Amino acid sequence: MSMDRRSGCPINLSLEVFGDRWSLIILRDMIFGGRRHFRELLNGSMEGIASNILADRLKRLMELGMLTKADDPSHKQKAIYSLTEMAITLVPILAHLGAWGRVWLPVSDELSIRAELLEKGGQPMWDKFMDELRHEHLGMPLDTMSGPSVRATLQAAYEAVVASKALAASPAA
Amino acid sequence: MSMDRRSGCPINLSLEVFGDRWSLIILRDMIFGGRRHFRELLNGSMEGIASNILADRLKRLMELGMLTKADDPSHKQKAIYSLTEMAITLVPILAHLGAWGRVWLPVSDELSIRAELLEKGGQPMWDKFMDELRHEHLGMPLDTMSGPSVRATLQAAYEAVVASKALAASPAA
DNA sequence: TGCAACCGATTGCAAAATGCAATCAGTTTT
DNA sequence: AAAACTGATTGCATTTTGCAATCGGTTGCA
Repeated sequence: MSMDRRSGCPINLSLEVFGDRWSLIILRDMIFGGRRHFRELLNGSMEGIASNILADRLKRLMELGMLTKADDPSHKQKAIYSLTEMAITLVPILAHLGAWGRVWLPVSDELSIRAELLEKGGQPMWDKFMDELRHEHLGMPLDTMSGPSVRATLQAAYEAVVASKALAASPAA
Repeated sequence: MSMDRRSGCPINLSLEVFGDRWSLIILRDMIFGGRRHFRELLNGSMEGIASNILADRLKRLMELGMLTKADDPSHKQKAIYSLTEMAITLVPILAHLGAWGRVWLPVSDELSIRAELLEKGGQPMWDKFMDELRHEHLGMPLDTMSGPSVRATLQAAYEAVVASKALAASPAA
């Protein structure tokens, strides 16, 4: 995880930021899962990241300017991690990545519904989502509070799929 | 580089395909550099990939369905690697990735001009490029042959920047 | 016919990254 | 006072990476 400045190519440099197995997973959980604390990221990740790897990647993402860390006023040893503008502008890339994966890879229904909605919503939905993230993480004012947040919308859709699958599995209930 | 099926999340699965330092570099060189042979990829990569890593990644990308390999009729031991549709549809992602890198990372002028043009060209340019790649790699007919190829356009722009930089460095010439 | 250059790899080896479990000191809750 | 939780750190075995040398076969040229 050293890998510094192999070339000035934009794609290569981007790869040097999140060309590993975990960095983008952490950012995904912060962006779509709303996680802000170490333990939330550690226990919340579906893929089961190890605590030493998580600590290393958080440190690295901070050094790269993708995250900042602040004390949680409510708990003397709790740290709150925030996304920077640099990380927030990854939303369109994550949307495209999700859309591509949905087409070509063996995604599960309940986990791909978010990607599907995000793809259908297109740039307007991404803009709204980024605006909400700027509010949450950077303290910027919310331009227009129109309806439920994008994250809540995605989460509701996810839970609806989970519920319908549970129903299909035990129709008697 | 084993990493199988940590979760059915589209972003995670995408990461399992090219969440490493080299896979996307190889695809970049095939897509934008037009490289089709082992040696071209080995010597052409600016980042200096090692031959064992290249062999491993080519094999892996084939297993994943991103590449195919065929004999070169002109040379009994030459292999021609081709992109599959799955790989060709990465073009919009690479375009977004390049655009993001250009904004946030210390890219070099000559290497970011391609990303800039690709960003400005938008979806129409990406569609044209993908059409050309389907022609090159999958033998599909070219819909409309309108002007120079996207790759040639990008390459010309790159060379123009290199030339102007050389001129600026030695104005007397 | 000889021979150098080139073809897609493979091998051996050291260094680095990863994954896992146990543990840490301090804080909060019970 | 005890238990649970906070963000980590440590030690250690395994895996992956990066590098250099090399492989057997093919081709082009003298």
